[in-house]
Parts: sequence; structure tokens; C-alpha cells
Amino acid sequence: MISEKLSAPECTKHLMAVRDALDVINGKWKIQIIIALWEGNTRFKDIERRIPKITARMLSKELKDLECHQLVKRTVYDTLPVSVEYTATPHAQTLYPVIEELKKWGNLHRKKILEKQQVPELA
Amino acid sequence: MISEKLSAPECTKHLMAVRDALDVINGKWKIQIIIALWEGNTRFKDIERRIPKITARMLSKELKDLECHQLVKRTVYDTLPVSVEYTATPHAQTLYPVIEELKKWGNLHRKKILEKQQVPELA
DNA sequence: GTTACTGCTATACTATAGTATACCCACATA
DNA sequence: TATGTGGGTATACTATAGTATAGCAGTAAC
Repeated sequence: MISEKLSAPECTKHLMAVRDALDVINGKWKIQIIIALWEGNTRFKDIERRIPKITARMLSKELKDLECHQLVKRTVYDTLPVSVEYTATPHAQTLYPVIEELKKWGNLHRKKILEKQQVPELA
Repeated sequence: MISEKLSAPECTKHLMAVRDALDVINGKWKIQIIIALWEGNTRFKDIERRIPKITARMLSKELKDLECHQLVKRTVYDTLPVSVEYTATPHAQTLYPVIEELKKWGNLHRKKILEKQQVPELA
């Protein structure tokens, strides 16, 4: 179904793109963080509180990763004490359809798995 | 942009669905394996040869995972010696749009990242 | 002066993913 | 008898992701 149109090198290229995407959104926290930002949580502690069980260490690391991938912008305000604002970039917005597809498929898959677990003592 | 329509528990539910999806397709090999099956590679050694650098150990483990998630069907034929056929299930087909979105976004993201790396000595 | 909040970092650990290498059985071929 | 193929498993390792806990600097509130 894919191979009909693609040569092997082309196919490898597509696989690389999929890998690239997964590498960026992979892990337990990245999508949660992006969504938290979309919800309007912009301060470090706000995000930390919004996402259950995340540690400061992970949040810090993941924010840096996301910034590096240009999905998050970090702005430091020269207040006393300094306040730091994290915002999702326009580029992060382009992830929306991906997340939607993942969400849809996650729900579909859950139903599929549960469906088989039912009807155990039918026959 | 998401929060406007969703209460916190609803949002958590959606996050769970995304997590479920990522848990299934996550890792270096699963999508590659599914695509190899779509391409018509059905025998263990065929798949192993089709996917560069995968080891028998990983292939074996990943095929079991995928079977457990009902994305792959394993059929043993009573030949001498036994031959084993792996096929993608119809349920695996439902992953197609997800993979497409990941591919599209992977390409978009690559362009985005490269775009910034250019123009270093413009000004 | 003590407590608490913000925005982190450091250290040490566990758990999971992935790699490398060798090996197994049953059969076929030379 | 040796070598190769199909379909794997066993053992041991490394690397990365994630957890747990503590602490620090600056400020502010009581």
C-alpha cells in the first residue's frame, strides 16, 4: 500500500521524516508541556503545577529541548525577581494536526483492545 | 486554543489518548516494521533484511509487542521446516493517517530547522 | 528572623530501550 | 561432513529516559 508508489530510497526518506517527528514529540512530557502552554500556563511553576508528577528537572530539560526545536520561546523579564515566560511558537501550532491524529487513533485503539477483552464467556 | 473547549478532566482524557497512541508506535522500530509488512515482507528473515541494523532480538520483541496490540498477525504454516508469516492486520491500516501526519510534520520541521541555520553571514 | 515562593541546578539512582554476540533446532544443499 | 537458511532465544552489555531528593539565590510577607 505504500510500496506501490515508492522506491526504496524514497521510502527510507519518508521513514526518516517519521523518525524526525517522533524524536521531537517523543517521551512522557513534551506534548503535555505544549498543551499546557496552549492553555495559557506560561510560568515555570505554573507549568510544573499543571502537569501532575513532572519534576522540575524534567520540566527544565524538556523546555530546553523544545526551545532547541523552536517549539517554545523563553523570555526573561527584567523584574525583581526575574520572571520567566514560556510560550508556544507558531511552529508549535503546526503540531496540532499531528496531536489530533494521535488522539483519534489512541481512542480508536483503546476501543479495539477493549472490544476483544469482552465476550469472554459467550460460547 | 485547546483549553477554550475543554475542562481539565476532559483534557486529561485527551492526553491519555495521545499517550496511548505514542506508547504503541513509540521506539525506533515499530513503524518501520509495519511499513515493511505493508510492503509485502512477511517472513522473519525478510523483515530482518529489509530493515537496516535491526537485530533479531529487537525484531522478535517488537513483533510480539505489535501482535499483542493487534497490529500484526502471526501465522505458522505446518511445512517442513515450519514457515512463519507476519501480516499487518486491518487495525494496523488505521494507523496510516497517523503515520502520514508524522511524515508531513517531520518534513515541515526539517525545513524549519534548516531555514534558521542558513543566512548566517547575511547582514 | 523565619517561612515561603520563583526558577531553577546537582547528584544519585532506577527502569526501559537498544546493541552485540553467540548460540539453538530442523532441515537442505554440496 | 561442512555450510547455509529460517526462525528465533540467551546473556551481557550500554545508553537514554525518567525519578527522587536536596539545595541555592533572590525576594517578599509575617
